Amino acid sequence: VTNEAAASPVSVTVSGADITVEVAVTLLTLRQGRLAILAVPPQVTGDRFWSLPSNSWGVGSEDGDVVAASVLGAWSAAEPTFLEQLRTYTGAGVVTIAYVAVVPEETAMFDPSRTFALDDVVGSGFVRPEHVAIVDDAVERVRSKLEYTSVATSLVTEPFTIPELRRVYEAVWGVTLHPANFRRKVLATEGFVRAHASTHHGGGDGEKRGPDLYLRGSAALLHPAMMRPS
Amino acid sequence: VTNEAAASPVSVTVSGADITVEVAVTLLTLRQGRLAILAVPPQVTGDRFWSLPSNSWGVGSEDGDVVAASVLGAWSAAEPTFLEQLRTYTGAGVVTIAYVAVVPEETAMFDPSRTFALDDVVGSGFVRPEHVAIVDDAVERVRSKLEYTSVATSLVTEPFTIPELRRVYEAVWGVTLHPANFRRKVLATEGFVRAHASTHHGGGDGEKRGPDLYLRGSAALLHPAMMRPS
DNA sequence: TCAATAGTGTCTATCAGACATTATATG
DNA sequence: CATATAATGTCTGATAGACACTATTGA
Repeated sequence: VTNEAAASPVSVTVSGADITVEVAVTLLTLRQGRLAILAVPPQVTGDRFWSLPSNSWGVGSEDGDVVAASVLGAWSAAEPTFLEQLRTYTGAGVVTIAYVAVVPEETAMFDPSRTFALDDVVGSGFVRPEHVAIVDDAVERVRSKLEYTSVATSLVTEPFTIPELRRVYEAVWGVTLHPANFRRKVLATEGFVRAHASTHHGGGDGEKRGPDLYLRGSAALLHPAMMRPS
Repeated sequence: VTNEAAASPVSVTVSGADITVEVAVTLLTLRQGRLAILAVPPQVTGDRFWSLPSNSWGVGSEDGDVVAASVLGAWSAAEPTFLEQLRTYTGAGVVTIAYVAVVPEETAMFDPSRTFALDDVVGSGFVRPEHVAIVDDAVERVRSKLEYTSVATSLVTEPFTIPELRRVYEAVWGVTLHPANFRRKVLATEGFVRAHASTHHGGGDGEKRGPDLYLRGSAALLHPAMMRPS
């Protein structure tokens, strides 16, 4: 269905110009309750900085989402529970299409030694400067998405408890939330979470008891939204 | 401050591959109270569709925002009151970095004959198919931004009345709003609008009277947000 | 048994939607 | 003068934040 003629822009095509198009992915997760990021060591790139996983736009590349997924697959064994385009960053001769991805807490990633707490790498001269700006935007995107989407459930492993979900919000937003109010709002939001079958409170089985367990709900968007504290 | 070494990605650079990078801009405005868009006629492109104003990423291009602004300048005399990157669309051999721009209602644009009511062009086979998807996303972006930012004031000419501002919301969202409640919320939102000097209600001058006049406020983000009706 | 955390319920301030009333402009 | 629209005020239901209280778990 792709039309060659239709693919040409209004302007004259400057083909073969010295432009590099690359796809970079910010993979966020939780590590010991802290927001963490996957980075590629300097040795791999020959650079003096750690970098975001990335790959250049090859001749056969057609879909940015597919490239992003393959970049992820090359650096992490974990299937992301969330992946979307962030925005595109431009510089002299380089166009970087950035993506954000999220995997649940404590999922085995490709190499734990390449996973760092965000606070330790940001502003530490550790990560490549251009990538720091991308990471900042990626984190802000996820912070914002926690408000009106159910991404938070992409950061916990199923089944999970309400307090576990609350700690996701607290870690990503960097705040503390009132447990009681948080619980009330989550359960009042249609499709956010659903009760796990073997939830307790009357379950007479001999299994170990504990907080109520939940699974991810079917809603992508939250009504009402979970707003950040002022 | 740009570092050539730092600009190379983790991967091998495929330079000179047959990739076209273009910047396309969706310029939205209001025309006779309806959401309208600037399009470039088929004759200019040699295509059989109308297109979004766009330009390819030249050798000297460094900043996408600058390219977007120059694309706009080539097709419209109006200075946009709002311009931001939307997202990047990828296809076989083409990478399109899309932007959204907004100019106030009734501003003289480069050529009114190239400005169309959105409802007339979308899904009419009039505009290039790939660009229809971009326009849809651009409109949704603006619809969403009306909720939590003050973009709406970028769509009216100063000074404006509260009902004029309300009609912006009604046109972009495609709904009707309660005048009384709308007014109360706008005026209760800090920094959204500010009173125009020669507002009436006691102004004893002999000038023609009318609804209260306002100017754009200083706030970019709205607290509280103006939520869309369910 | 004590401390920490999970879960439930209540109170209050705030905000959104609906509606009533008065003022102003235009035919 | 009559109608449409602007502006102001009031009422009610829903929601967020604060807090009190009980239940459960584990040291």
